[in-house]
Amino acid sequence: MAAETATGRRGPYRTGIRRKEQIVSAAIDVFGEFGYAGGAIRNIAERVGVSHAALLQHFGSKEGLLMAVLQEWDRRTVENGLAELSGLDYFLALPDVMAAHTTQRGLLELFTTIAAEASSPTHPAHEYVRQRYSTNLATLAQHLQQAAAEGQIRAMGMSEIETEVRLVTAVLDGMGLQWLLDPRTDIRAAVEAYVTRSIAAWRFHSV
Amino acid sequence: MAAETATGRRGPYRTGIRRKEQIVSAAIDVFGEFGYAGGAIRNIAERVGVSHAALLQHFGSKEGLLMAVLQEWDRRTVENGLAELSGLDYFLALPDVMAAHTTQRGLLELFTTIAAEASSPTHPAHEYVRQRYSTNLATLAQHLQQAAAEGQIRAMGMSEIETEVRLVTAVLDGMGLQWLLDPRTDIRAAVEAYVTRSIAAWRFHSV
DNA sequence: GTCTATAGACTGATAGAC
DNA sequence: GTCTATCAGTCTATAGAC
Repeated sequence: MAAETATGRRGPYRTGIRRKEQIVSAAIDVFGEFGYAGGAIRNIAERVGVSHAALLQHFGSKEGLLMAVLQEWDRRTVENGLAELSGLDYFLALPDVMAAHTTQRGLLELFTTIAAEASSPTHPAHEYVRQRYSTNLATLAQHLQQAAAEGQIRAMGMSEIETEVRLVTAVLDGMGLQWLLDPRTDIRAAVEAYVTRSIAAWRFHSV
Repeated sequence: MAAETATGRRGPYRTGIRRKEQIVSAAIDVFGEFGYAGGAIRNIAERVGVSHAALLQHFGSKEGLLMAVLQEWDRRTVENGLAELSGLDYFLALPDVMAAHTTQRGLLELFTTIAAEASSPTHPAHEYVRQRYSTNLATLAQHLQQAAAEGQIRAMGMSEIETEVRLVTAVLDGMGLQWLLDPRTDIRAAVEAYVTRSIAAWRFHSV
């Protein structure tokens, strides 16, 4: 690591950034396992091999670290490949995306734990999670409307679209939790069955 | 309350039981809002108006209180009226049951928060939650098989039944979370749409 | 059955040396 | 940038009085 600092002017920054990434990565695991309230900064720090004071120097406070973790969550969400898809293709990719999550248990634990914990209005991540769900549902609705505009499925009313995107979201969240509780769960098969049946219903008949 | 103790020999017990019920009820709210790790015994105690030492005298430890809360969760689950239903009627009642949950936000918060928190194998309620999901899924599977035996729906293979009951569970859990995050969410409509479509799929065609 | 007092460990955060 | 040392607060749990 000291060698990197010798590679150029930006070397010192690079080690600092690297360290912060390590800390955020460890924080994902700890917050995922114990929740935000139950996760200790000292625990995170010692996993990376630094003192908790050094950690706080980077992020200012525990809540600052949480925000950094949430941003990393956003960043990795963009990386899952869904951004390039639209219309029905978006929904058809969901089983693969969900199956991919099983290779990163820590991140899925973070999703599930923080989302549930933040359902309380007093939680520091409450507004963030609300916003995230709101935009997520809007994105799904947009893809559904696009699929209808392209004639892939029938046209739907606003309230029906909301029901559909909320159900898809519920299935993804709920199946993720069941996989965490029992990793033998075949969430890929379940999500695939759900998506297939939903699209069939969107094509031909109402409800 | 002192009057109750004068009503008979069992008076003293009655006040003790009453107190324990009050504590468990407060614990549901606190564990629901802050999680088990984040919820403080002192907070629970002062809501009931007793010292935290008195609380621990009743339940032995914080974990003992958690177990009492989980038992109460079981007890209230039995009371929701689903126990008397079987076959397809069981699934048809789910929208009403879910709508009823919105009148008891504390309990729904507890479900959601504890289940997510307990997905970590180190959580004291991990085995309990695993067991609960396991028996819950088995019950749903049983009702599905009975519906098939009575000719209400077509026969299904074992893996298809597992997929179906896991999806129903995921929808209930996921919609509950969305309602907690945004109470304007019409979970009744969503669950009803899901159940209706599922039963239609179970009747006529596979997948 | 409930209280006060307290032990003992852990929490997040800060100060100052290097 | 990282450390040690430390603070003030909170946590669960226990001891003993009433």
